[in-house]
Amino acid sequence: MIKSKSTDKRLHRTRTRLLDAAEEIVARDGVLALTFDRVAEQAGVAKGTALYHFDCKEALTSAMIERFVERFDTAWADQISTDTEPRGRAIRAYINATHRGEPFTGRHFDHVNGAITAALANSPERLRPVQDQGVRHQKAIEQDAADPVLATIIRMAVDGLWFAESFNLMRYAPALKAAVIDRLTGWTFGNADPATPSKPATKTTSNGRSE
Amino acid sequence: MIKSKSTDKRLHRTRTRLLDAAEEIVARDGVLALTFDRVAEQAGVAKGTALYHFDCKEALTSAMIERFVERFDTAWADQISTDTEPRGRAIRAYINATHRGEPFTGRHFDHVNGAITAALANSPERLRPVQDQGVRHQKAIEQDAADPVLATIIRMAVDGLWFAESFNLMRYAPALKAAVIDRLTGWTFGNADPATPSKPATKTTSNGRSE
DNA sequence: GTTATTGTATCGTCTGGTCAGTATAAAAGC
DNA sequence: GCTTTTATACTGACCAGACGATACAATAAC
Repeated sequence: MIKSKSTDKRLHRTRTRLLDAAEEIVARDGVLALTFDRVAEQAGVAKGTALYHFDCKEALTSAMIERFVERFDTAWADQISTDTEPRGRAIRAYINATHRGEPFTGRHFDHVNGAITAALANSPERLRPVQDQGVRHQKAIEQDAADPVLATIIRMAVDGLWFAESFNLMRYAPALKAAVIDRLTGWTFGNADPATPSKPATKTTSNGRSE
Repeated sequence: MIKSKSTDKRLHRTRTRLLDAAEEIVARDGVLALTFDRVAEQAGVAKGTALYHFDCKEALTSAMIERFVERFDTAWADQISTDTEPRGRAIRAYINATHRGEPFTGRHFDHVNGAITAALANSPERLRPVQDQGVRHQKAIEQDAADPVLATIIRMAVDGLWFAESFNLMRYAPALKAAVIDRLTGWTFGNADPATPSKPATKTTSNGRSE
């Protein structure tokens, strides 16, 4: 009758393992390999179990998307809360959440976008939460930025880098990538000249030119 | 033995129609709907014909990718050839090819990324030409830019905007989008201050602030 | 006559989804 | 404290349909 704590925990554990498995499969074998059979196998449970947790495939991809959105929101909020400089805090949080914090840059990097890929292929309508999140963040970014257009450009660059690497469409030299992140971060502090960054956090591939 | 010109033309026409059909299907119904049956139906030919042109599914997606790469290269070269200002020509061509020229912005906008989506889902290895193209363009962009880091940021922003809209992950207000493109374009001419654009090509949602 | 195309029939496999049933642990009865 | 009951997580076999691919005889276009 009443759900016991231990069963509840087991349920949650299995569910998590299924979602992890789904991400892993998409990242490793591509979206077409995302079948209940394989997810179950990867998670070490029976196929029936996978379908017990997720009624249909749409439910699975939907859950993947929800977890993705949650994670990014958490990473973003974490960045906001540890930033003492109010100016450009939102866009800076966006940079850091995407390119510095776990789990978006670490070992799970490849996994993260599995959710988006899965939804993109199986049920594009389920991308809605991602779209809403995008609008939400954009609003925050524009609001606390001194220059909304510049802040938006920063956001787009962050996205572009992330998409390119995440979907394996482009790879940038690590040094260049670091220089880009530094430059973008500098801008959020009001260092307005893109050609001559003043206080890079790391080392910049500086060629202090000007015209 | 010798292939007549007209048969060759017919062959090419059918092939083109098949590729168009494939893109259309991915854009309209999603990658999962990309089957030989449907491609043939959409192209108005028999299924056997589709398989006559493309031995297997991988061959189809591969051909889609090749056409995508070709098109973007052409658009890029077109932009380069009509640009009289040498400074920052490559990155400017990248901006324009992606966000101003056909077929990347017009009626076929949704179709274009069908190729990438299809490859992403069916055979990620076949994305190789796209990766190579990315590296090639990046090299050109860095070479003719006064500030490679800034040029790279511009490229990433262009990518980010394109991906976001193309995959339906984010939608920006048209005015903001125009302002972004203008600002980025201004930078390519050496207008180095991101906060105070001097000569926008179109109208900017100017809030001429500064700090 | 050569090549592109059609149409259909067929194959083996995989897929999402159903279902009847099992295992397990908490709860209730006594 | 022991058994009985109940709720629930989980299983594995199964189905109908769709898929990629093959084969091939007939036809159309050039």
